[in-house]
Amino acid sequence: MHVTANLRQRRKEARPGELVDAALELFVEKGFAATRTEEVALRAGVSKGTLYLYYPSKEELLKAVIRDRLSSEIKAGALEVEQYAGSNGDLMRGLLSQWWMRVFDSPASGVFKLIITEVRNFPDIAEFYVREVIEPGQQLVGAVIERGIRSGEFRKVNVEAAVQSLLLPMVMLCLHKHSLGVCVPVASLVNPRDFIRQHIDLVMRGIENKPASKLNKRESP
Amino acid sequence: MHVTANLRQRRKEARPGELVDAALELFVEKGFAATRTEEVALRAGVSKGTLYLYYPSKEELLKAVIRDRLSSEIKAGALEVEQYAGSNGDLMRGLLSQWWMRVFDSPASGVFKLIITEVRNFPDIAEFYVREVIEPGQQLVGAVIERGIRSGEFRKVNVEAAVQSLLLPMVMLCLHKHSLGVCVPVASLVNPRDFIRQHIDLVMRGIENKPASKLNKRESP
DNA sequence: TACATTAATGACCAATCAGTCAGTATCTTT
DNA sequence: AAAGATACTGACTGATTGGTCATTAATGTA
Repeated sequence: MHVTANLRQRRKEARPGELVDAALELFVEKGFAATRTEEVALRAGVSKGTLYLYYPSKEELLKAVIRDRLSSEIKAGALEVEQYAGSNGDLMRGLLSQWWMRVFDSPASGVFKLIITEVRNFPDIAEFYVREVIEPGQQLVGAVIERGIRSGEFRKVNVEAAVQSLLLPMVMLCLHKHSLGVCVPVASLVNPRDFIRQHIDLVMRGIENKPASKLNKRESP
Repeated sequence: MHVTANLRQRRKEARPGELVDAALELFVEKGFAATRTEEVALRAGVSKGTLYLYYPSKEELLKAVIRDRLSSEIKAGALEVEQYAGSNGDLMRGLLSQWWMRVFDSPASGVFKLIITEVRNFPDIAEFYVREVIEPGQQLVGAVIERGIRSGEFRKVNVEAAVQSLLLPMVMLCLHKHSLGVCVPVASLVNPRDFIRQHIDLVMRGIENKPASKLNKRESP
């Protein structure tokens, strides 16, 4: 008669991952302070007590979320870019947009919002985030631009500024996805996939050192 | 003996503004949920009871903050841009950067963070924000680009995408100012003032339709 | 089957906080 | 100066929630 299918399972290995997944979702959705620990536990399919078996406090859970769900994506992207052989312009246009869309589509995209909303309340997250995410990301894109400048493919632009110009709108897109994006239907914002391609193309045109003869080569047959 | 200088003043007119100022500061600093109403009242120099005399709930206070502290800035900027007479490229480079720095330096810059962090919890803020801030802002910049395209000064770019490419990094700068920016000393980020100029210049180079003869006119004497 | 180990539970506690309201101080009017 | 009106106060309350721990049940072992 009972359909109580195997409640109270013991799955020591799976719990931390499931708790962090649930916490990421809820923290991004409602904010850290407005999320109750019991809610996190419930969504992870355990009781509140179990959460505290794996993480000593709500704050430590937050830090675990940020640590676990971003480094992997960053490192994977870094590897791809390093191994690419081709023109620096194509590298940016193709690989960067592709890699970013993967981040955008993954739950990791929520971590950006989490950082914006919570660093001020937990400042020791900042150091980790800068070292693990900002620095590598800027380093990576900056290196490609510098290579392009040395080869004469790019103009002598301010590298740091150009990196920001390229990346900030993408980060902003991730933030939008988890805030206004869920409230406003289409929100007078173009399709992220299209926008990213067009944005990179636009900025790259500002960076590239096109001789007059090659201008408009994409438009004319 | 008592130095109790005039406690318990009656200033019916000044209170709402002071409460909204204090609330903006604290909501941006700690987040809406993590801010106690008594703290807001204290920073505004009144008691908690007084706060509830002017705003029926914490949520209504939040909405008042967002309504009051942004529309004014947007409208002022819109007016300035409309009255400008000159090349569209110069308009963007000069006026846009100048106007944005004013927003960046004002407390209104915090509203962007507030939106990102709180729209999902209070969805009816979204409609207001889109109508009052996003739409006018995009309209404004988009109109300038379209004017430039018609006059032949600009390439036939995708207008919506170009607008995003121009504005998103600036919004991102405001977010940064109120989150990571207060934790990390210089944060491997260039001076906002310089960056905004360089960013606009970079993107405008991607938009503008420079004939070969005029390329690099800025660099060569 | 009996026993040991430990993952998981949920009732419970102490602390926090949004919102209230009876009372107080200030201003205005006469 | 007295009375009326009202801006302001802060102690209080009911509800919420982070964190604890004694108890329970699943698993392994002999």
